[in-house]
Parts: sequence; C-alpha cells; structure tokens
Amino acid sequence: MQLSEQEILRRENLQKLREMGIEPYPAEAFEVTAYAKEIHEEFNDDAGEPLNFQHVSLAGRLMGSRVMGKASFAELQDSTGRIQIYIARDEICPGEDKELYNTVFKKLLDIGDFIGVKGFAFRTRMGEITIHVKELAVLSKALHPLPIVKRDEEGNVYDAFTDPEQRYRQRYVDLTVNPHVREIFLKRSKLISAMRRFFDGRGWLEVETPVLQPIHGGAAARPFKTFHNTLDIPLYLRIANELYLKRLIVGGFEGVYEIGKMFRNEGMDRTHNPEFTSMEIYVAYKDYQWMMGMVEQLAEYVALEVTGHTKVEYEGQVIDFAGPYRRLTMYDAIKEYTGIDISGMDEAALRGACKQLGVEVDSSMGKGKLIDEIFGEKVEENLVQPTYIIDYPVEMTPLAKKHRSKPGLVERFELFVNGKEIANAYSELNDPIDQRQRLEDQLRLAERGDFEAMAMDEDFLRALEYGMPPTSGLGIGIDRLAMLLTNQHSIQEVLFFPQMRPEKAKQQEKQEEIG
RNA sequence: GAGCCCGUAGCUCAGCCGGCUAGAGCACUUGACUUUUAAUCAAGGGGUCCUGGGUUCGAGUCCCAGCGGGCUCACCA
Repeated sequence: MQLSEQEILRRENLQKLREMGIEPYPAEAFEVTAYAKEIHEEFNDDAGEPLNFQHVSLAGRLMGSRVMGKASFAELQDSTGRIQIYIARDEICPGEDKELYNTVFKKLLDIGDFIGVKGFAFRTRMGEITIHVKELAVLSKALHPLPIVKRDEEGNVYDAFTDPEQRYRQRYVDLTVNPHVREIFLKRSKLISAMRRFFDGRGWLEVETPVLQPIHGGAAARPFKTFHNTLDIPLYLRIANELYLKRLIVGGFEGVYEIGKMFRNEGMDRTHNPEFTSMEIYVAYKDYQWMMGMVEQLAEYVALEVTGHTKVEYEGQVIDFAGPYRRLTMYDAIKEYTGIDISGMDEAALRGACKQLGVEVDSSMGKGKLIDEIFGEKVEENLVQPTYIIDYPVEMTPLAKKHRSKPGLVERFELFVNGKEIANAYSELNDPIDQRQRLEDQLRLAERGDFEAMAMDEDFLRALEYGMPPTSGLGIGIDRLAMLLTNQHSIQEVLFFPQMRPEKAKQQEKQEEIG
C-alpha cells in the first residue's frame, strides 16, 4: 500500500516543523478559555458596551483557510462548532522573522491539524464574529487528509462525506466533518442521561449485573458463547439481564435499573445490531397498570429533554409522546385490524385463522407464537402513535404474572411507536411454582424445535422461592428510541461503531509499509 | 440466507455500443493577494479503475468467481 501524494506531503511538513524546532505533538497542556459556540452566542460589540472575549484562548482543528497574502482567514473547529480566525503576518510575527506566518501557517499547517490560538474577538466588515489571532501554536499534526465538506450561505452542502461504509468504519472522520452526525450522538447521550435523571429522582438504584452468564436467561434469542479458562466452563454473553435484576428485588431493593449492552447472535439489519443497549427497570409493589403511567411520564420527559418538544417528527409523521397513550388488548387489536376474534380459539383454530389471513406458520409454533405471528403481520405497522398493547396470551410470556381476571392471559404490555416495539413490561411473575411450570413449558417448546425457547434457571427459581414482592418490570430498547428521537431509520446511525465485517488486509499492508 | 444496486484520485462523482496518454469539481502543489467566507486569479501534480480469472487485436467498460458496502425481503420478544 503506497502513501498518497497528500500523505507524503503531510509527513514532509511534519519533518520540516521538527527541523524548525516546532514539536508537532507537544506534551504540554494548552489552556482553553473559550469555545466557538459561546463566542457566537455571547459576543457583545454594541456601541457603548464593553467588549467581551478580548483575551481568549481556543483550540481545535484547522478546517479551512483563505490566505490573502500577508493576512488570512481560517476556520477553527472545536468541540462546540466552528469559528473564523483572522491571522495577520505582522501580528503573529512582530519582529524580522516572518517564518511562523510564511512557512508554518501558510505551508506546513494542513486542514485537520489541531492548533491553539490566543487573541480577541471582533466582527469583520462582513459582520462575522472572528478571533483576531495574536499567538498561534501547533497542537497536533494530522497526517491523513480529511474530506472537505463545503457549505454555502444558504446552507447547501457540497462534496459531503456520505459513503456509509467509510462513515461507519471511520466514524472519527464522520464526526469531524458531518455536524449533523455529531448532533445525533449528542441527542443519544442526552436521552440516556435524561432517563437516569428520571429514575434517580424517584430513588431507584442504578446497578450492574453480569454480562458473562453461565445460563442465558430472560429472553428468547441465540447467544454468543465463550469460554472461561480458569473455571473451565462455557459462558454466554447476556441476551437479557431480567433474571439478575429480579434477584436484586428479592434481595430487598425497591427499585433497580440497568442501562447496558445485550448481545444476540442473530441477523443484522436496519433495526438489529448484534450488541445493543437496553434499559431494564424493576419496581417492587407495583403492577403493569402503574408501569403504563410511569412510562408515559418517562417518554414525555425524555422527548422533551432530548428534542425540546413532546411532538417529534419521524419519517414525515408527527409522533406525540405526551400521554396518556391508547391502551388496546392484544385480542382487540387483532380484531380491530383483521376483523377476526381469536379469543377462545385453540391451536387448531388459530392455525385456521393464520391460513385465512395469509400468515405463514410452521409446525414448531405453539399457540402464543401463532398469535404473535398474526399480530406482527397484521397489526404492528398500524400502531404509529404511542400505543399500549396489553394482556398477552400466557404461552408467549413465561416471565409475566397471570392476569388478575382474564384466564389464559398475562399482565403484560408493549409500547408501540411507528409500528415498532420500543418497550415491554409485565406485572412480574413471582409465584415460584407457576414460574417453574412455565419454564418447563418452554423446555417442551424447545423439544418441539423452538431453539429460542427459554432455558431453565434453578437459582432464579430458588430466589423466587425465598419470596419476591409483587413487582413490575420494564425494558426499553435504547437504540430504537434514539432512532425515533433523532429521526433516523437505521440503527447504524445511532451507534458510534456499528458491527461491520472486518476491513481486509489494507490496513495491515500499510502497517508493514510504514514499519 | 435470497434478490437488486454499488465499488474509478484524499472526498463527491462522470466515463456512451469495448478503441488514442482515464476525466471534472473540491482538496493538494507553486505563484499573486492585509477583512475573506463554497474567497479569488494563474499554472501544475496526483490513479493497483475493489481483487482474481476469462473473452478479445484491445477491458474501467463484457462474462465468471471472490471481497466489501447499501437497499428490499426472510429471520429476529
């Protein structure tokens, strides 16, 4: 792998800086006293008022320059945005020696280099707030040329860096040149911090539970398997943390939540990445009815904190997170969208209904799975505004408590937004005998060929036998919620480093080349 | 896993029915320019056309295989 012309030039520039006695990667800290954004927002040059930002020190990447002989304008991009800087030869080089301007600034600095500037804020003739530079320092040389993205006055973007493969593989470049990408991740971060604030404010405890689990419980999915040498046992990356969080409720905490990565060894697409972030919370002495109210408050709070509004635009639709949300039983939802009343149907009748509706099924599917198929096929996509689907058939939900008044159902809800499930909650099953029974039913499903049926976890059952208070639990897919709140329709756009096939030998060859 | 589309300069892209030395804009280099802002003006350099085969007098272009990516579908609590 050859270095490109531009890469060679930058390496030469690096060498020349060293020859001039300028260290391109200085060790000492550079004191930053101001940021682009605050200067744009707060600079005050109204007549009669004292000027502010008259002694500032900024650091960031050089993102463009317009050299006009003995004076230049350039763009400095720091963590808050861009600001124009003005550099005049005779000001940064007051003596005879004009090298700092003529050679260092004009020739040896490249776009992408980190620099530090000291000077004062002013407004140019054209009205742009600008830093008049008195001192210039090289903070870190960039050897790889950045894509140059230009924007005109109307905000039109030219030569955007858009190739998804490169954007995901080199997210650092994407974040550097695409401010809208940066915005998405700032919002994602706000989403998580808002959620923490909401829970912490109610006195619930943030906890951490094992990622490496000897038994992968709490959900139905294929796990990643690994091996612990010292213990000489297989371990699984968690597909869920539900059973551990419930153990903590058994242990006496009233409310516990965990925000963390789950791992599922399944397909990848626009809404699935092998590792993803979930939030699960369990609160004692509550039921799923209470939880629906809590989720409405949470979703409204989070939407407001992240976007400033409860109404969020997503793929051209306006979604309103202000509660209360419509509540619809699973059977009623199916009746509403298919015209068929499946309540009271046995497995054979359900198979008939699937056939009638053109829903594909196979012989390994039990009653719960059949209903789920109909729902997924015929109902989900219609649930655009936040909607609770409640009261699921017991067969689909081995960890939820039996419905207080409706036989054959459990106390469960899922929250659908824009046709996608974003939250799932139960009145948690805390009857240890019933729980054992349900897990045994899962084993039978597994024997029928459902390789995703849940595994038996004797220690979890033992914990329930010690007694778990009535509890409601909730899980939220953070990535999908982030997609909704940032108007993105691919999970890769809300993950810094989405899973990709490894890049080929290119990088290796290059390493060898450079030594 | 299946179908469709894509892979050409650092970036964004042209490149026709296979035909001279593979092009453009930005970026880069050299020069001019002390309030520019997609700075401007002049000149110039830069390519493993994803990889490997094949067809052909001749392949960026056609065929086959592979690698990587995107979209759609399937799978997926």
